Amino acid sequence: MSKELTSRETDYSQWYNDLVIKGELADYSAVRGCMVIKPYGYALWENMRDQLDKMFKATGHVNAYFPLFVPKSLFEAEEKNAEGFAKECAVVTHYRLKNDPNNKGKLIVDPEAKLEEELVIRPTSEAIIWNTYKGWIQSYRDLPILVNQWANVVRWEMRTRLFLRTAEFLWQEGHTAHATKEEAIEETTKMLDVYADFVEKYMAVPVIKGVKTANERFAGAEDTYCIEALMQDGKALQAGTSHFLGQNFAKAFDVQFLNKENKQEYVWATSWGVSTRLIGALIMAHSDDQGLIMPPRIAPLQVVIVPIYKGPESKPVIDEKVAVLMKELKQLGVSVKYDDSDNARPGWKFAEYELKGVPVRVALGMRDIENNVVELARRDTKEKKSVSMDGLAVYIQQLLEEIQENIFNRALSFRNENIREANSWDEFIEILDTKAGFVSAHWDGTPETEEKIKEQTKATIRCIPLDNKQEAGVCILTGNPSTQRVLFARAY
RNA sequence: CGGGAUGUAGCGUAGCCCGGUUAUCGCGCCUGGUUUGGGACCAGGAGGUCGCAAGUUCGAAUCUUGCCAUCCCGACCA
Repeated sequence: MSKELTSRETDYSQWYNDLVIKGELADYSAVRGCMVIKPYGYALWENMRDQLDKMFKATGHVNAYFPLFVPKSLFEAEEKNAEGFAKECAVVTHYRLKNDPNNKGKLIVDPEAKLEEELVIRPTSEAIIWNTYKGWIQSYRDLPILVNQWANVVRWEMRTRLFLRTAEFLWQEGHTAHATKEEAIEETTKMLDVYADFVEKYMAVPVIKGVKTANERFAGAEDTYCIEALMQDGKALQAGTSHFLGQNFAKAFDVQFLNKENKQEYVWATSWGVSTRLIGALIMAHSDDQGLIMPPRIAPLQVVIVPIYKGPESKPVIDEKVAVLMKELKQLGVSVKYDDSDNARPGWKFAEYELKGVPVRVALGMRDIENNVVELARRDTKEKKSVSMDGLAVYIQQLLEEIQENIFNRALSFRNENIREANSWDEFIEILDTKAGFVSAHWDGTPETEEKIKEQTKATIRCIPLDNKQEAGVCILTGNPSTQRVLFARAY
């Protein structure tokens, strides 16, 4: 396979596609808009999933599973939610195929097998879950319900991109039910914090926590909180959302509970999710023209060892040294692969593992063994150096942490350098067109102004940062008074 | 979904306008050998419903229509 990558400068979109496909994370499939997640990409997702799952459980959540299909009557119950998703729903109308009498060997949908009620393939699961919760909740003693599910969902997108927007994708969706508004809001922000912690500490991608404007809010939510990340091309990417749903779903599905005072009240809800889209964020935040750069804490493979041998007699000597190192690394919980395959030479392997973003590469040959060293190469800086074999496993373990920190700091500097204040419309346009990134600017707070800015510049309000300072100013478009700046960007 | 482009072996491609024996080349793959410190070399070999389907024709990779997929631009995107 040709492994040449398009450079970021030449064609950023193509660079991204090349990384996904040549890095063997995923591939196109026979199904429109749907991708095959390959073993290397899936291993990455598993690591992300496992860590998030631990964090959800540590905050008191449990996992469950709800059906893929949602009867249309349930789907339409919460009007805003239904309306928001209606345009992108796949719908099951029949339950049987039959042989085509006019075309031997072919099948047709059996017209006699039409469903009484269509089944919507979940684009999100609020409807089926709240219909279920109705049966679970009678009293305040049944609350809170803190349930998460790992699932696939389908959204029939017009235009898809590997990981960033696919018709089917994997995600988790937490759906919680609470006795009070305060508790539900606390849950919403708590899970936003969990997401931010995960994305920053494990994926090494810095994020801005904020709240969405009404225009950008989840259909059916009272408030949508989000974490926003910045990609290397200066476009923003929504990396996760946590919604305060108020009593909208409780009212739509008539979920009430008896409080301590023996009065019926509607339940307060939240939902929150992150998806395989995070993999797109990971790729675009860290990778370079040589390929992927995996953050060590979630890398499918942390260390690869490449032997360099001359003649058949040196190989067993190298094998022996490698076996010791591998054992020590595994004891420290470091994932490691010894690539002693004979069908590629060292140079080819170096390039291949750089493409795949393996954080640390160890190379050793007889020359090293004589000197009791190995050649250690780190993917993030491409720095190579000779390191003593004594205490090597511990050294590598520490190096992995250093790499993790380094790529986070690198992404953080980039992000911080690309948040700029605009105090006039001209300034705003100029930053968007010449520098991209986040633009911090005053906005008069109306959906109409937000919409006009979007029409004219394609920039949207990514969020109102949670820690936003209040300051008097004037809206960059209308000149009307404003109390705070909001973050604009062009986004994925 | 609208406009544009593309689809030939695992990957990248020539041939298509102007229909005509056995579909071109490179990489990769297989076998043997020599090699191995940044994408090795020699020799031999395998691999193709020319995206899918229909049509025109004595004859289609080549012409026509429909469909599918991918890319770019737009619309859409909680």
